[in-house]
Amino acid sequence: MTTAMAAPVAVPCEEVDRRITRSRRALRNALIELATERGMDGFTVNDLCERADLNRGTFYNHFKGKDDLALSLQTEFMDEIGRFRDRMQELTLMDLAKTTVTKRPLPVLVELFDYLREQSDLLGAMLGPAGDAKFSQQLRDGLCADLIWGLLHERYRREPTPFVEYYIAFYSAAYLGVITRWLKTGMRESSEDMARIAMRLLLIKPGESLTV
Amino acid sequence: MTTAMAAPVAVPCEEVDRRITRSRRALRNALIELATERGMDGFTVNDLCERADLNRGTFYNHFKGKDDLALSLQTEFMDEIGRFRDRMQELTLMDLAKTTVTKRPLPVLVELFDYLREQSDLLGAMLGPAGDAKFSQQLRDGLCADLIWGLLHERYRREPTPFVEYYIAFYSAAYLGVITRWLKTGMRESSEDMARIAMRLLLIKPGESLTV
DNA sequence: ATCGTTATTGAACAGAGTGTTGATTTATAT
DNA sequence: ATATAAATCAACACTCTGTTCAATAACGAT
Repeated sequence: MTTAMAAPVAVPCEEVDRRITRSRRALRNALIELATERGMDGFTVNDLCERADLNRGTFYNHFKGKDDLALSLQTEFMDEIGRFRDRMQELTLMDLAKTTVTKRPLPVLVELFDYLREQSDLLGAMLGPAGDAKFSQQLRDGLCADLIWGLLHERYRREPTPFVEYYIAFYSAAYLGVITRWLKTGMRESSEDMARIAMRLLLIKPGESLTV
Repeated sequence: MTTAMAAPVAVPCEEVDRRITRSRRALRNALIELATERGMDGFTVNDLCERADLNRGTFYNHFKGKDDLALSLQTEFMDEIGRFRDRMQELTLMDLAKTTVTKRPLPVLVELFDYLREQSDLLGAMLGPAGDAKFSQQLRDGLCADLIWGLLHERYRREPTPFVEYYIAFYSAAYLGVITRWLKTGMRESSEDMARIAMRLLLIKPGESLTV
């Protein structure tokens, strides 16, 4: 397999053609709009192309179908989320201790909520009642669960008991629920507030005082 | 509107015709099977009727479409769940205190997990990755959330702060996550064990010992 | 066992959505 | 300016939908 490189003068590398990026952006926006309005099952490829103002053939040039487009947007998002996950797993106990001293929320958490806000149109469509159950689970298992694992004592990480597994399931679902609620109520709280709330929910115990 | 009752000898009241119940049961089973195998979007009304071994016209005699059938099964389930919710909201602090003394889990919680196991075929189909996001939220808000509200001090129930709202979202999503995981891993734990785990998750705080 | 009722069947139908094709036009990068 | 490639348009066979109808079968009640 001697694939002789065609040796272009300037390596394109990124997608060069503006038409492609324009079509994809239009389709992205149309999908999010329609999914928000009618749910993922409430519209057809025809509707999608009409909203995006482009030909149906163009759509099929890029994606295999509606779900393929949705999946594309989701993985794009999840890749970015992966960076946050990696950063959080590198957190030391020092970093955590620092937050209780300085009373400032974890910077990486604040940035995470900033990013979630930035992507709130996509998330609102996918996490909503008529959204994509698969995506919710991806986010739960690919972000929240990993974070909780990182907080566990190494002893439990190496030999998880049945209860530890439920413990993980409990907290990862819980944080996805918090994020979902924040998005659904219009993101009234600032990213800093949400980071603080997230920290506090980790340490609270029912019955304790809940005053803000 | 003087509706003269036709005065049948034995009031049918319940659905009399066996054909109806048979068709509905066949459709119920077929839906659950196919939804489990391929997800809610992975099959057509044709597939459904073929699996249920009845005519497509028969299906449309009973339901408006695939989603209508699913909704019917869901509300049937949620009605039953409502009874558990009511019973749990009547729990007194005495009942809770008793469990810590006798080391026995709350009977109503055990019965709840029994019922969930009984309905695990439906739940597995609806709560799975390719399930129905709407149903997940119904269960979260219609069971878990109400339970957590019941545990709150009345002070917070009457004037919920923003944090309290997130607190509710946190714990209700958490318990739905636990239930989902239990179902997905084949319900290895007994209902008693699950009731105990549920109680314990309410009282635990990260960092504490997690030994079973 | 018979009878009136009614659910089910099978076939057919129009309508909508899908996914693909080919020729044509248009926009793009160089 | 030109070669390249994306977008367009029309058409296609196909599947699924939701409804109709007459005919059949199963049902509950007498």
